[in-house]
Amino acid sequence: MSNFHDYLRDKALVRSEHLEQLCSSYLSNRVVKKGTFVLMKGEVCKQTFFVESGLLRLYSIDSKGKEHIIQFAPETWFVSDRSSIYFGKPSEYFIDAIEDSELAVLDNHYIDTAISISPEFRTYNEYLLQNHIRHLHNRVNMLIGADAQSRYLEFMSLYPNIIQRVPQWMIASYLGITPESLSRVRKELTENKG
Amino acid sequence: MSNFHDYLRDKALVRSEHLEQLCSSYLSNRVVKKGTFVLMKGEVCKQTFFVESGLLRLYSIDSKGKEHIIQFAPETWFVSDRSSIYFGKPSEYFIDAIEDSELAVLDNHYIDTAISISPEFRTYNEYLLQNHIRHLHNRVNMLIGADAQSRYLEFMSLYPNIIQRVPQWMIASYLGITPESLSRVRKELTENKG
DNA sequence: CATGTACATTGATGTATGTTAAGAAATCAA
DNA sequence: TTGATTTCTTAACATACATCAATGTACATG
Repeated sequence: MSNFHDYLRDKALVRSEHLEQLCSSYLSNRVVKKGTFVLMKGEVCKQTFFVESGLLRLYSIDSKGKEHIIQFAPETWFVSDRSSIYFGKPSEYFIDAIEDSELAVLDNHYIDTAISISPEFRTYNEYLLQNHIRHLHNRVNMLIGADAQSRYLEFMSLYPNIIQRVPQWMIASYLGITPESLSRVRKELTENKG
Repeated sequence: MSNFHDYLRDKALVRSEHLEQLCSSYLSNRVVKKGTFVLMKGEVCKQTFFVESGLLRLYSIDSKGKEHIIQFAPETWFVSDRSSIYFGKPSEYFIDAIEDSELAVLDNHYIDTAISISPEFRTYNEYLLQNHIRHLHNRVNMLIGADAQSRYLEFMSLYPNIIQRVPQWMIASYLGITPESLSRVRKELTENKG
């Protein structure tokens, strides 16, 4: 359980006086049960979610009805559809809760004012953007080149904590393979190790 | 041939008086022959390249020695390794010229001062970032779900002009398939159309 | 012009991954 | 506890794509 304000203070180094100014109506809290959608395809995304506790996922559904998980968002992660927010276009994605979760909900206006009030917030926001890009680059690089096994190994080393919290078929979906294939990969790995 | 300053004025709406201030030593021009590298793996990327004419590519080489093209950059496009620039880490990527090209070379310092001098530049830079993210999202979505043929069709509709300028094996590399597969996909498409 | 180099095509064959289907194991609800 | 879902595993089979190899084609360069 990670309080949003504490996080901004400790990680983003936002000063207390600024935080107090930021207690606006554009910031709210929300408790959601597992399975709750906070964004659906076709909606224009107007909020960014900070996960205080629990776990969300961002995913798309293709023409054949298959889910493709783009991102997991555990505690202290932000999740939203930046493109939809920025360009004001209907989202291609869904965001829902994989676990019961507590969220801080940031309206766009909140972020704008926070940026103008706090230089530290601005810096941190920039960091998040750049980090997002770095992450997506890695993702592209992995999807374009690596086979099932290396994808799984990379995922394990990057997100060891997530593995234990989500069903395997979701990890498979994130990796761009079928649950059956993932099962085989895992079998191979244990055989060659034990 | 698209002059960098003209581009900033017309597209980014940067005011002339600001542009004049920006004629600093942190901005230079460079003419490169086909095949010239402007970034190599292991280097820390310190520059952003604006393509005035010609065509660059950004790509990685995997453990088996295979190239994977991440991005093409034709006229009026920017290309760099943002993560390397921002985090100051050695790049995983190469950038080289596919055609003889004319570049505007922006040092990081240039961008910083431009942002502080010109609000329009700041806005445009933000737009470029967001656009980059949108582009990468599409890319992930495509790589994770679509088969060879749909990837090719999507590429054609997004970048019809690039298709005619680069060898097919590079397009295959961008799509994450082999040149042979791409050739077969193209054959199928012409057979089913004609 | 001749010759080489890069690129594209095509076919034969191999392989990783998908598909389908069934049953085992785990989780959840009553 | 019991039954009902959901998830995971396993196997047989299908398939898209990769690999390997040969040939064809274009365009460079001497």
